[in-house]
Amino acid sequence: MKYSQATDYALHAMLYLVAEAPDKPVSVQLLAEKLGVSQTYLSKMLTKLVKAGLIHSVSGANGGYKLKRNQDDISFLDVIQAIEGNTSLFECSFHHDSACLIQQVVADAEQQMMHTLKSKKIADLVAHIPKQPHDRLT
Amino acid sequence: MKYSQATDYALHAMLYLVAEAPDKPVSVQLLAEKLGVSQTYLSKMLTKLVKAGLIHSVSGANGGYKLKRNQDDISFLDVIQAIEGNTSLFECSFHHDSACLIQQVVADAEQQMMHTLKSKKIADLVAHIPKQPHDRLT
DNA sequence: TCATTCGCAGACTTATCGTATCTATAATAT
DNA sequence: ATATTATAGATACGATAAGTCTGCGAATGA
Repeated sequence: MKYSQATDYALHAMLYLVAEAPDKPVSVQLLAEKLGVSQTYLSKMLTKLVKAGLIHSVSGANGGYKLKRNQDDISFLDVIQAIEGNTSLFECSFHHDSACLIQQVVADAEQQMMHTLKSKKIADLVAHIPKQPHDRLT
Repeated sequence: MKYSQATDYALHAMLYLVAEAPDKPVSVQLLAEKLGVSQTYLSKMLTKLVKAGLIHSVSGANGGYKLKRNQDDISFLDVIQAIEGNTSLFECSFHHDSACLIQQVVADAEQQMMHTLKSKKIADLVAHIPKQPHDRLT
């Protein structure tokens, strides 16, 4: 049981965008090059991030992806759920007459993790990183 | 991203064993019947629980599975890790010079969930359940 | 207006893993 | 001995992850 590699890509891509926070949109090509992954696959993740409303896309020449304005407060949970979906970690497959006690326990524990991931922002990682060498991020 | 159904089976099987806590071992046949799943598949989960040291198996006629003595304090985490393994929820696939900051955040959040799942015991669910109608558990 | 650059969507392939079954073997009670 | 039971291994199937390829549409710049 593991988060997909796609989530890994998405988180690192977001970190790059937040740390860089450029005026000009960043193309998939550049982003994929920085991360060392394929463009076509990475673009799928980025499209999901767009649909989740985390970033903004610009078509055409000199296009690419930009952060949505005033949104340095994108949380880890936002990115993870954008990629993984927001389904529960555990779902009881049995037919109970009332709610499944086991599921309640696991769901409660998961809720705590989600709370932490929600309070932690991507931008929090940028704070104590010097502005110049962005390569350290990838 | 979800816990496997096998974990679901294992948790419910453990709950049955803890709630019942019989002198005689419980066979896979009975257990599978109670849960409404296949014997052969369920036996794989139980074997994992044995290897994890959570329960005890008795071969031969009238054999089956029993709780290990004085172990009502089996936690949810014990069962989950016995089935899912103890690998981390998230592992960064990039080559950083130092540790991955992203991974640290996610690992920290996961750690909180694990802490909760460790403190919560299967037996906790049995406390406020009447002894007779065990079928309510499945 | 035209070509280039870009994101977007869908079809498609491949690999991996979860789910499940079957069979044979070893252990134990009667 | 024989029946009963757990255990291990091989195998099969399906779903999901991982990744590629292609064509379409939107925007830019010449």
